[in-house]
Amino acid sequence: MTERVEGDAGSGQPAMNEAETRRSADSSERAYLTIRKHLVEFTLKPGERINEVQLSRSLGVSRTPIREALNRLASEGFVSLTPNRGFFVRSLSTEGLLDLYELRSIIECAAFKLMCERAEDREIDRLREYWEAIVDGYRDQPADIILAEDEGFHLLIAELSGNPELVAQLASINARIRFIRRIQIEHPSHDKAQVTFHSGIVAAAVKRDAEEGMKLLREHIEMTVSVTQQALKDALLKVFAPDNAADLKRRRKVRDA
Amino acid sequence: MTERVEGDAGSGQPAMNEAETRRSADSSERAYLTIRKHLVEFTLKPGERINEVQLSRSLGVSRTPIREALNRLASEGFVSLTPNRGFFVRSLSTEGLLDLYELRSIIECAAFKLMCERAEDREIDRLREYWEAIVDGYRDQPADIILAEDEGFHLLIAELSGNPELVAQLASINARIRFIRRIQIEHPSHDKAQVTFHSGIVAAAVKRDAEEGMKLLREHIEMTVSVTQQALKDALLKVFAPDNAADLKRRRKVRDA
DNA sequence: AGTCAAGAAAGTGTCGACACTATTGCGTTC
DNA sequence: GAACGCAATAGTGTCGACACTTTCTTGACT
Repeated sequence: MTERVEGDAGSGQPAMNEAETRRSADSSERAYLTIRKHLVEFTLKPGERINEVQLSRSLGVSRTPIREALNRLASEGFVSLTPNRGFFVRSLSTEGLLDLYELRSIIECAAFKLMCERAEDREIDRLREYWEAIVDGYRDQPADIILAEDEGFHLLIAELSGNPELVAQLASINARIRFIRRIQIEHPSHDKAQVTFHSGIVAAAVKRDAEEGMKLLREHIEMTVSVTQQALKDALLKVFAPDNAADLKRRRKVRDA
Repeated sequence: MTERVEGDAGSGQPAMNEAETRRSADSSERAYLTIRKHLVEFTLKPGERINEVQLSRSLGVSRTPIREALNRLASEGFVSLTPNRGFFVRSLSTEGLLDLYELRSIIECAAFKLMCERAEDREIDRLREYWEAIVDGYRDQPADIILAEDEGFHLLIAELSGNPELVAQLASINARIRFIRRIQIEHPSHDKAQVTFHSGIVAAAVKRDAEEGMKLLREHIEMTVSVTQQALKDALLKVFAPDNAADLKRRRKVRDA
């Protein structure tokens, strides 16, 4: 996917359409990805009303694909829709985030248990191999890579549970908390124990010790949460610069309409 | 994800799902409800390609709201979208159904446990009262009412867990299996032990006995699954009348594109 | 000065049209 | 007679337009 990141979330020049020739790939899909990116990077700020016309101009497409993308994002919980007033960026409040992490913990623990009960030995091997392939230099990668590798690890567990619904759920949750996880990884307090943790999970999987694995997962996620909360506060503070704190307050009334 | 037990079934429902987007009765919303109805009633058959023009004519609206509805249904797993080919009715295969029930079991057990840990005494009372209010004549109601009351009961547990994400998840799962649950309730083998089961759950909740409650839930759902599988087979047989069995086979290739 | 109303402006919800892609049906070739 | 292409048809993806709703602006009235 081509990454026109240009954060010019505002007004200004409508994107000129030199490429009026061919509409190769789904505009909807591109719109979806771009908007989601804006959301997770806070270019579109929590509580903010989303202006379809503005967005469509800045992406160089009509409002139709924009709306399709926004509807999708609404189903996934990124934005909310109030009739005749439009889409709003849903702010992941601190509690909201906690709830999501709790759900994630539930899904992951269940997946791990099912994997222990059902997976073939050679499938467990795949998990071990996956981890062994990335463990070297794991912590030296850029944040995005670490994140992707970590998500892949956990998704693989979900896959090995044999239940595609669990995979889908986890993927959806991941998409919603990815932004904060990235912030967290870059945050000075980033957990140095990741490697130990993953190795522990693999060991538990090999032993098929569901209890041990679930305990590790729960502890790990719990710890992540507490670390993350501070990171989130810092990030929000940065997004809503101090001088428009009043503005933030006003917006709060609107959020989650 | 926007969930509503439509028909509001007269049962003074607990406010469900506060974290969710509310939509008015615009044509998008009506289209969404109507199409979903077609889906759960097999008027639109599993594997079938959905013709937007035809649908828009039959609903008397343009394709735009139809597409919005279909996109939503795609996010919720009812239909799938293949670029440039359109939307297809996703067939809930027998295994697919099993996976969904498994997910439901996971969510419900987790919700029950959290409720035991966190809910106020008076909230547990709400659960007891809810059940006491409907227990008389529970089994004499029409299938739709039983279904709505049962869903309300379980959603209330999710609510009392204090985690809105769990409520949303459960609501979404309910929507997807509602059709089969209705069939199952009407099926001759319909479980007579429902009343005992619900009473048991309430008792466990009052005692805050998470283990007991989870055991009941798991057993109950497991039993439901086995009963349901036969009901599903019967239903599918009825939908795809014997004479176009070949047709069914052909469609299978397309399903879950 | 402050409040309220009417009109202007901005923005959403839906429509019909059109371009492009997939599918179907038909005639041609081997 | 079957495989192959080619034209015709059907269907999706996107667009620009317009009606209706919400929000902002302005100016009269108390």
